[in-house]
Amino acid sequence: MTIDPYSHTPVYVQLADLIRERIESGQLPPGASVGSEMSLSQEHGIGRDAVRMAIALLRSEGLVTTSRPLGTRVRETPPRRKVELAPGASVVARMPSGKERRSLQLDEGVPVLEVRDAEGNVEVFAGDEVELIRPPA
Amino acid sequence: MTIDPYSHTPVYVQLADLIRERIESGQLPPGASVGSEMSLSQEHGIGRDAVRMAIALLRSEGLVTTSRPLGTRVRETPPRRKVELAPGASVVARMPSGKERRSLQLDEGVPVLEVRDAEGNVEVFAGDEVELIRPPA
DNA sequence: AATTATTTGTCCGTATGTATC
DNA sequence: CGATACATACGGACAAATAAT
Repeated sequence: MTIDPYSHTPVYVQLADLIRERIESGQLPPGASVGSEMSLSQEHGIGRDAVRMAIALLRSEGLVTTSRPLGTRVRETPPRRKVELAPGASVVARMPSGKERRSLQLDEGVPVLEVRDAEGNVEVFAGDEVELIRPPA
Repeated sequence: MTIDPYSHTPVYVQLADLIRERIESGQLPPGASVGSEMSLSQEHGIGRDAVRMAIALLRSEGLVTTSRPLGTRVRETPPRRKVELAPGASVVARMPSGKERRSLQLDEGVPVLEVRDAEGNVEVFAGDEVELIRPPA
């Protein structure tokens, strides 16, 4: 798999696709490093900007996290706890705002579940920590 | 509201916060342009890098979309249709993979809802198009 | 139908700061 | 302490896509 600078899809999207595939195939397991910006730039013959944008895209999808000076690693996802959805409740999924993300201490790329119960009370859950359940009849 | 380059919060986060506020307040309605990278750079006296990072952040939150040469515009969100959650079903929220996003024609920053019914069949919904419902008892 | 203007995509260089080993 | 690697931020330059004319 190589990157084609003449393709109509942006180079940074191509690199993100490539790395995403390696993560989803298990070739890059949770905790594994995806390589430094420098090495990725050199290995694929692309610029620093493209590498950084690719990494930022993967971060925004919740697939990786980056820290100094370890670099970018495949994100380890927490176990999900089951939450029962009450009768008359409704739920929507969306990305948190910046403030919300910081206050809930969510990683980038983690959606939230907004649950509204029959009385109109709203509760927000981290999307990677819960699994909503409607119990069997 | 101005941007303070000496603040401890990064310039690009400040700009993203500023634009986000204008979007959420309705000052920038859906479809409106948030301005080109160049103009934002000049108006706020910051570099193009910072502008690009702010825009990328807002894109990852599903607030804007960008294209050439129209630039970045406030995303128009479709109306949500109600989908009933069957008894015994469970649902998780996550970000779509790149392929998934393209095949579902989702904008960046739009999560998906993965619904598994009692028989184990899985269905994936665009997170900005549906509202899951558990009917009142 | 062809051209132009606009805007983003991508490259590169430089610099400072910060966190970790 | 020094080496590493990313985060942030500025600057310039050209290529590519497409809306507008």
